[in-house]
Amino acid sequence: MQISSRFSIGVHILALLAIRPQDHHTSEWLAGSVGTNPVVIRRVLGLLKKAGLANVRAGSGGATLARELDEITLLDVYRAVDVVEAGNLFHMHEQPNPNCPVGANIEQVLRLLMLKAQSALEGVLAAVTLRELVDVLAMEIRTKGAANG
Amino acid sequence: MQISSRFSIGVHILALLAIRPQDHHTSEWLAGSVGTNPVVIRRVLGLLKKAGLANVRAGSGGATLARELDEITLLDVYRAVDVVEAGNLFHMHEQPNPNCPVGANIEQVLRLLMLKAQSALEGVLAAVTLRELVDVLAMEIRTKGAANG
DNA sequence: CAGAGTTGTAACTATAATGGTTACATCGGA
DNA sequence: TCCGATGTAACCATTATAGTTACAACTCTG
Repeated sequence: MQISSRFSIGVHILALLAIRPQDHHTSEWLAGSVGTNPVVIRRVLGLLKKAGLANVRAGSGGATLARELDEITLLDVYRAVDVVEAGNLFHMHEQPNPNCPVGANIEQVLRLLMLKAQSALEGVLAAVTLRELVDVLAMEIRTKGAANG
Repeated sequence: MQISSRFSIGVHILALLAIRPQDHHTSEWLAGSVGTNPVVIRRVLGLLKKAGLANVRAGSGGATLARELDEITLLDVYRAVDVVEAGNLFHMHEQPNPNCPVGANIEQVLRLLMLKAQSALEGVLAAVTLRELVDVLAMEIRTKGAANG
């Protein structure tokens, strides 16, 4: 089991939009950097748009950020790309026997713990803004460099 | 996407073994409380056994805890049931373009963050022992009660 | 206004994981 | 020896993922 790559793709896309705001970012172009198919990009971009994180121009093409860099956290992206149904990272088995003392009571106890674990994960994502990510990326790029793409 | 119910099933099983240590816990019996098929129980129990958390007697049947209640955390169970390949809760897209400055550098930055998020989740699970869980369960049972099963 | 380039989306595919189920060889104890 | 249990293989239906082709609709430009 793994959290879908839509998340990392979404972050990658937004980082591209942030780092070169002037460019004409078509799905074709973005697909080139992400290393996938343009349709996959359009799907993720559609989700980012629906969540109010990106603007996409139909027809002429090209995507831009819809919010300030400071106002996008990785949790926003995580939520946007529909990678986990809200509150349900863990799958609880569904028919514990209500006639068994453990079966009857374990569900609520476990659910609370699962929620706590999930919140801890989301807290880490919420603590990182796109600006911070892009700043780190920009520094990496400055030190190591890389050809254009 | 969801983390497999093998985790909640595993916890449920161990809680049953803990709460009524004297009983003869066959896969049939456990399946009754969990609300699933005996084979599903045997599969999870096999994983718990492999991880050194439970003993299972072949032939005569019956499972018991292999460790003290204090020495089993929910993280142990989580790891045992193979619900997530170690260190890979998030699926990173696989071919970022090395010729693009973002594609070339985003992987390591994102991987670090994913690892942090995952560790936060696991930290919550690691902080709860089976004893604590069973204590809470026992209290629930005492207050609310429930028929046998 | 016509055409080129792009988005949005449907449809199909291959692949994989999950959870349930049947079946059966093997084991252990009475 | 026989009964009941485990360990596993095999199969199935369901679901999600990610890639791909195809195409209608849109927007800018010449």
